[in-house]
Amino acid sequence: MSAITVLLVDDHLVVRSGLKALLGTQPDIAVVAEAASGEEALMAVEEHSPAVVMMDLAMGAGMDGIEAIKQLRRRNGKQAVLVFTTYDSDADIVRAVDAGAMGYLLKDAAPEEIFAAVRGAVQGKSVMSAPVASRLFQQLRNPDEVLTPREAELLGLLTEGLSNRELGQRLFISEATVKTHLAHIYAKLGVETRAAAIATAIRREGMR
Amino acid sequence: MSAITVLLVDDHLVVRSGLKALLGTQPDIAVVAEAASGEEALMAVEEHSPAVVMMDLAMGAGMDGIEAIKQLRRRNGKQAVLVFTTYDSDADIVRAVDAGAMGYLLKDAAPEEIFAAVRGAVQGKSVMSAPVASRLFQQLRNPDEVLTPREAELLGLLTEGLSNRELGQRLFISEATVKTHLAHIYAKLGVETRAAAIATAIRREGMR
DNA sequence: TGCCGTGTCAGCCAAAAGGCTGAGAGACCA
DNA sequence: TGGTCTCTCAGCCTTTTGGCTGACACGGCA
Repeated sequence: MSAITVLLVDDHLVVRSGLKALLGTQPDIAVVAEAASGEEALMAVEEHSPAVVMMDLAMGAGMDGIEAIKQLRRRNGKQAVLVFTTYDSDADIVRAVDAGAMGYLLKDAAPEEIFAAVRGAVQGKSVMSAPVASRLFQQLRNPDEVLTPREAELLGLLTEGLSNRELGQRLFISEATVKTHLAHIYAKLGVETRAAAIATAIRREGMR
Repeated sequence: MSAITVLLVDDHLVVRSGLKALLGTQPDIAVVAEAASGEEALMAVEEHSPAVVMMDLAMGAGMDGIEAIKQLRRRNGKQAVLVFTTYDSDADIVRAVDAGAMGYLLKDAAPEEIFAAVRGAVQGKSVMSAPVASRLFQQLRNPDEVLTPREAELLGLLTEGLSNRELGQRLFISEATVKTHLAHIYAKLGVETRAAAIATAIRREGMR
């Protein structure tokens, strides 16, 4: 049986290099191409038709990973896309799965985990790192923690550093209402102060 | 002449692996040890006495890179420490240099740049990636806006959503001192509230 | 029809944050 | 030696934020 062909997509050379070295130890896995951006990735897929694409989400300039995955799906590619990234933000996970990713690995994953993910991907199995799975699970169990549209809107403005008064003016509501929304947001995010809410929103929810 | 001995410190196995593969192509550079945390790094230095330590700043759990560098300096180690990280945040750069780092490389640096940095480090030369240098240059022109190491440290904790009291406890200083630092930070960042400072820090300063 | 989620608002109180002034200790440097 | 920078701390006052309770309107849905 021939080896599983893999395309690596990451804007950091060291990461590609490391992944290549790791995967190279497995006889049934062969890295056939590398790309440093979403655009390059699309071209590389055309040229090499890899069975698996390992894709970082944050790519310095140009097309990001999510967009690249969408483009691949749009072209009816048969590649299984594995997200391989540093952060497990809720927003990123949802967006990646939505775009058509087969799995979601974190960069601190153990080698065995990575190998298993590649092998699983070609068989149509979804594999994800434990922290990622736990986040998804968490969301399924606690739909109460989902922000309403209005709350999300307010949280977005919050991350710009506005005061309650400014938030009220911007949204044409009273300061009292702003406070009510904030209290709900804090509860859902599991924080107690606006500072923590902002930190959580920008980091975990991917609002930047 | 014997090869330059290097210790790699990064919590991501792929990054260590990639760096090792890259450096392995150079006959005059030898990776003699690896560590996945600040604590491990200190032990590895004891054991292997490398000439150069390549250190990531953000290490999942435990001691972070800055603290590890400080500890190394405190022990009178002769290792040249090169920071090798993803982000070029002003605060991190200031703190790393202050802690005693010899150079500051970004993970998307070209291989030649990395090799040159390692070779330069053992000769006492400072090497840094272009974006990093440009930031420092920018700061030299506006010295009034440069955060002091202590301020940068405080700002880092601020972005985690801590209250003034918690900041004081964490840094072993009074709440009054925390407020003084914050006032200075706000002035330097050009903001008026803690919320705006966090937003600015995470977005502009790349702190996450 | 009545319940529920969402969005709106008020008042009251305690806690936290921010603005201001002043000041001492230690390091560094001209 | 004197000036400057950094870090430390205090007190006082105002503003902002957060916690709590209660309330009303609207739309969807059982």
